[in-house]
Amino acid sequence: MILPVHTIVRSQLQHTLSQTFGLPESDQPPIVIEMPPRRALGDLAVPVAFELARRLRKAPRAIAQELAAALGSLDGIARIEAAPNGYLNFYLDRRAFVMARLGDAYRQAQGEPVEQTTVADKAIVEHTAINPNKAAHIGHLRNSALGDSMARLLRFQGRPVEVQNYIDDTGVQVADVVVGFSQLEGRDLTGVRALSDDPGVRFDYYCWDLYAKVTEWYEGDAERLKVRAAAMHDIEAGGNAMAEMGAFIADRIVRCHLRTMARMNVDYDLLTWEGDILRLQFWTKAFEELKALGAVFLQTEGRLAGCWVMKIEDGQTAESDAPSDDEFGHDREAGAERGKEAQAERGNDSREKVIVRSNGTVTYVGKDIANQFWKFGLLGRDFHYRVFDDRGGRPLWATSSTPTGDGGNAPPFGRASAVYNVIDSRQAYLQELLKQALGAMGFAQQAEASTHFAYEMVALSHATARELGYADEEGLGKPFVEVSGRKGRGVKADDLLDRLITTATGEVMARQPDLPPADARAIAESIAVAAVRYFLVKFSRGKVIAFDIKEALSFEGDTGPYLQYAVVRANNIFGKLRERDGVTAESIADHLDALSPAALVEGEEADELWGLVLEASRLDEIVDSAVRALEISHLAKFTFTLAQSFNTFYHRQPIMREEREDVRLWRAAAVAYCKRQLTRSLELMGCSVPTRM
RNA sequence: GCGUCCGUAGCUCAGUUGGAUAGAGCGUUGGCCUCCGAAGCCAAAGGUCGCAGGUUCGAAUCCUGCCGGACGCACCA
Repeated sequence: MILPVHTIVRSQLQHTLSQTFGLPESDQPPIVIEMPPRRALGDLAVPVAFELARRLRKAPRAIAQELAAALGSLDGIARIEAAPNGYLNFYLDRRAFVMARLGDAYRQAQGEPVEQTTVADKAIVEHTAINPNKAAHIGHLRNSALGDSMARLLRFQGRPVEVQNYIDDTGVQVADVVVGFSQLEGRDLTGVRALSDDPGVRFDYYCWDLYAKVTEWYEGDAERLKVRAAAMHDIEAGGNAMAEMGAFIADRIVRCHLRTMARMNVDYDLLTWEGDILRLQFWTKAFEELKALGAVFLQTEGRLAGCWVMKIEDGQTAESDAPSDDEFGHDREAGAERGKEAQAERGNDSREKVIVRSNGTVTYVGKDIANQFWKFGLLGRDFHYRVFDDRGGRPLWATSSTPTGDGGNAPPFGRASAVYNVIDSRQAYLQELLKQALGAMGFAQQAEASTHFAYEMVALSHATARELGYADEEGLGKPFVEVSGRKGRGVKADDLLDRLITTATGEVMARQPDLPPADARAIAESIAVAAVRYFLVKFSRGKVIAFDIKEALSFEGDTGPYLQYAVVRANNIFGKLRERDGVTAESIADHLDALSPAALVEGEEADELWGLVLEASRLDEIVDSAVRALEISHLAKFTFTLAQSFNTFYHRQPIMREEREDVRLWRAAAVAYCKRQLTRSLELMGCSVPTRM
């Protein structure tokens, strides 16, 4: 891990700037620490001299030289050099660095905590939230892969995390399937139950098709939409056959989703059911307070007469209000001025969002506001809780409208200090309203801590759409074909996983003919999951993924299996090393104590070896960057690049047949650390490492 | 019309809060398995970073305008 070194360098620089240069910390530019392009230039680089050149009326080079001299000797730093162009370059004490990292690895292997970075504040990550009326598809997987990784990254940083999955069991989509069963198929609850209990039927797949049929049925005659409205009304009211059927379908489909997600190594702490929010009247409570504060008011005229509405503040309020730490910024004033002008222009047509309809029912936004308030512990009410699934002794909790026998054992849910809602970017506008509602209620801090983790949708490439038999008449001009649950157009998550597993099993058996089929299958599952999950997080979140089956089925190049393969190779080295020399990855540090560090510090091979260790150490820095930017792709890219570096090293610097013991052991040490960091990175992306491939 | 996001190699994409010579994967071409596993490695070819201005010692990155594309702006969720 590299961040502790950053901390030392940064604080020493700040100290020196204030002591030697007379610049108080509040007056210093932010100290950026980067990585030089070539190892010969050092291990860490700081371009601060450029920033100071004008202020101090000196050449960057001269400033860098003075800084280098004034810094003196730093813990863990071998030497500091001022580059001719003005960079301040730091060379680490390689031996000390490696020994410390390996010590960490060893302690962690023993199950001891390495760093105590625990922050008390809990973060809630809400993701998945698939309508419980049909099978999960590839688009849903992107949400879950991103959300699950985000939770893992936060935990990596030492933050307590609660993962919630919001279940919209009272929405129009469940109602549609209820209509399908009752109107198109003439089934009652008993009939639906029989269907879902039939082992020959995949219930979520069945509903997938039924949902598409209902959509067609509506299109046949607009009058039929009244049937849907009636079903929705019944479901919200409760205590009738439609509501019972809806509840049954939602329960069964959620269990299907959980099974699918479990295959992907995606897990939750709590299922939040929208029906419970309604029945426990969370909204009523939030509504009272919003009314009292005037944040929501009754519109008496115009087309929205009779509705309770909230004013929409246009523009990017969240961003422009954020305090900038850019002391050297040039455009902040100008930017604020422009923002004001723009807002004045828009002032006239300020819009209103309906929160409570004129018929008295609450919109989705209203329910979501109440839920968001609850997440922060601001509602003054709580759910009851029930155990939804035993999961072999690790209970999965769900909300409940009524007290249950298990309720007393439930952990304290909600009351978080930060909330990440993983929802596709089409809902950015609604998510902005949530922040506004919090702000309007005087909870500025919580508004600031409400994060919309927005990502773009997954579409299908033309080739894949054709392969699946979808006529792409409407997508001809576009670069991709949109998926549509309504039309039943998309790639089901389980189908995709099954195909990947089949392909991977073939690959494994071709390479490992002696492997029992069950083992080959288990390995193939690990490979398949890595392939999908890596594919879904390697793109930055703002980019539409044009999903292509052929590309996703590929196991070569920038793919999950490539990463796994690198670790498998590294593990193989240690398998042989242990057998022949009794050296293990965990005990490698003990073998190094008495050795000369020449193989680590002298010559080109040493530079390459050291470069691998240094690169591997950046995992914590990358995780920070990923969390800050909400970009799991940063971690994906880091892992891939590290795997590439490892593969290069693997080919260039053999270990088993290296005869010089010190060289062999230092190389092994680099591999031990590298494979540990790769394994950790893969874990953060929800991927495991197979024993063989 | 307004707002948000996107535009980088033939294709798909990175580019870490403005920094040292713009990088990967796929595809193409050519090499490497008596040598820790070739799901790998090495090499070659491939670029007006959408366009035009501006700020800066320095811009793919920040600002303005334009062009092209996606999405959003419901008494749907």
